[in-house]
Order: sequence, then C-alpha cells, then structure tokens
Amino acid sequence: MQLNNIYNMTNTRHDCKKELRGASLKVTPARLGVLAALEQAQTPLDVSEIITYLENKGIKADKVTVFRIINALTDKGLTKQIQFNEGKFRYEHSRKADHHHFVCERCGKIEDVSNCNIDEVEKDIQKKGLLIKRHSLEFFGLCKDCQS
Amino acid sequence: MQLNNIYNMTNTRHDCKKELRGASLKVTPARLGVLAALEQAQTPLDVSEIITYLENKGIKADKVTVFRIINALTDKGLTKQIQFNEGKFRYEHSRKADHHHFVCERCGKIEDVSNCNIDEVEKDIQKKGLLIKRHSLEFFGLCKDCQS
DNA sequence: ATGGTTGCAAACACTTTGCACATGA
DNA sequence: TCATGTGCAAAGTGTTTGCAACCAT
Repeated sequence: MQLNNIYNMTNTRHDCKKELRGASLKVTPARLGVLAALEQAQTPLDVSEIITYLENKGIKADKVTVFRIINALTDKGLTKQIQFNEGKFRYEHSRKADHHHFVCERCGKIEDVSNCNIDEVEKDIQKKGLLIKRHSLEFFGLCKDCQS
Repeated sequence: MQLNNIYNMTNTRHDCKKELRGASLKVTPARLGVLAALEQAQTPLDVSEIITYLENKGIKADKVTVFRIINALTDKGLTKQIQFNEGKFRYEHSRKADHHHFVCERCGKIEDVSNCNIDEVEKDIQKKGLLIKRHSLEFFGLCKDCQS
C-alpha cells in the first residue's frame, strides 16, 4: 500500500504537470499543490482550505497567489468555480465536475450527488433561443447526523 | 389601465403590510419598499438594485438598513437568498421562488425558467438518508442577443 | 535572458456590527 | 412609553490590483 500510495502521488504530480503545460502555464510548486489539492479533495474547496492543504504539504504560498492560481486555472478550464450560498467561492477540478452537491444547512458538510438527468429540461429551455453552456444544481437540507 | 395600475399598487401595499405583520415585523416605509421591489421585480435583485428601486420611489434608506431588512425577511421566510456566481447575493420573494434561472455569461441578463421536474432526483437522494429542504438550479450560457 | 510568477501592501466590493437616535404600535 | 428599526461609522470577509523581486524555461 505504501508503494501504491507513492505511485499514485507520482502519477498525480505527473498529470498535474501535463495539465499545466497543456494550458501553457509554467510549472511551479504552488500550482502543482493547488491542482493536487483539488484533485484529491472529496468536496469543492475554498481558498483557505487550499492554503491549509498546501501548508500540510510544506508548500508556502500567499493567499493572493492562490487566488491568482485558481483564477488562471479556471480561465483555462482546468477548474470550476462554484458557490453554496456561503458568500465565498469554492473550486473543484473540472474532471470531477460532472455531478452535483448536497449541502447540510446545519453542519456545512458537503456530499456529492450522482449525476442527474436534466437534459430534457435543458432541451426545453434551448427552444427559447437560449444557449446553455453549463448549469449548477445544489441541494440544501440536513445530513444524516443533523436530523436528530 | 391607469386605474388598474393604482388598484394593483394599493393591493400590493396592503399585502406587504399583511406579510410584515404576519412575520411580527413592524411596518416601515423601507420594509414596504423592499418587499414591493422584490414583488414587482422580474428577476432576483441585489442590494444596489433594491436601493435604486427605493430611490425611484422616493424612499430614502441606508445600504445597511436594506441589508438588515432582507436578512430579517429571509429569516422569516418571506424572501430567499440566491447566488449566480457573481460574488454577491440576490434576493427574490418566496412566492416567486418556484422556478429557476438562466444567466447570460456575457451580458448578465437573468431570465426565468419554468418549473422543472427534479422530484425524482430528489427522491433518489433522500434514499441516502439526506433530508432535502430546497435546491438551487441555475443555467449559464448565452442569451438570444449575445449569441451572434 | 526574459517574460511569466510570486509576495507584500494596499485597495476594493460586499456584508455585518456597535451605538446613539428615531419611530411604530 | 418602549421595544424595535434606522443611520452613520467602523470593522470584517473575500477578492483584486500594483509593483518590485524572483524564477522557470
């Protein structure tokens, strides 16, 4: 398992480098770290969470730098910016963005929700002449632990 | 038509008063104005837009006051707070909240989208033990005018 | 070598808080 | 009258910008 872990890490770092180069962004420790953070996260991260991740990995990066990095990544389409009515942005890797989220209104926990089928709805809307490029769908309520 | 308009306005003011009293909130010009703004708006409004509406109606209200008012209204369930990835909140009257929105990524125009059917999806999710109280669904893309 | 990247300070936008004064019931 | 609502100033978040120093290619 140890070996397996190391292998995965290496793989991830390699992929991240490829992703950055593909977007004509220079490869830097901070960028690799941000990309890895979003790659490994179970839920969308906000900037503070990304910075915490970087710190734990021994990567020092200013908050401003992280903002600039995620903006660049989002511009290039590598990551996606989303909001859960918290008054701040969260980010997730585009490769993970084909699902939706459930947000617990009490504890703030975020859970993934499997891909849903709103293609028909989209088709209906497109008839009005609107060109839909993406949608965001989030559910709010109480998670298992917070219902008691 | 003129008469009809006046009649509607009066009606609206009357309804707003009832709504406020029902929520045990005192009736004040600013509160009536905010409620009327959201009542008559075609799309969800942000705080600046609400203030502009109030100014046009001759109602003077500080930005802070408007924030406090919409927070009170939202706490009481009279209004709903939503976000379109703009980095700020928008608000709409709860009575109008049974639909979704299309946001043009180029000109920012917001259009209503008729009620969609995601009840099945919700049922599916509830099976996991999550209690869904509400959801938010927004579509992003290019409106008719911005596709050229 | 050099253009893209970063850190730091400062600015900005949106939202909240504290407190004295004003107002609705 | 008296709890509640409001205005103003100030502070709190989250995010962006300017500029000099730094570093990846």
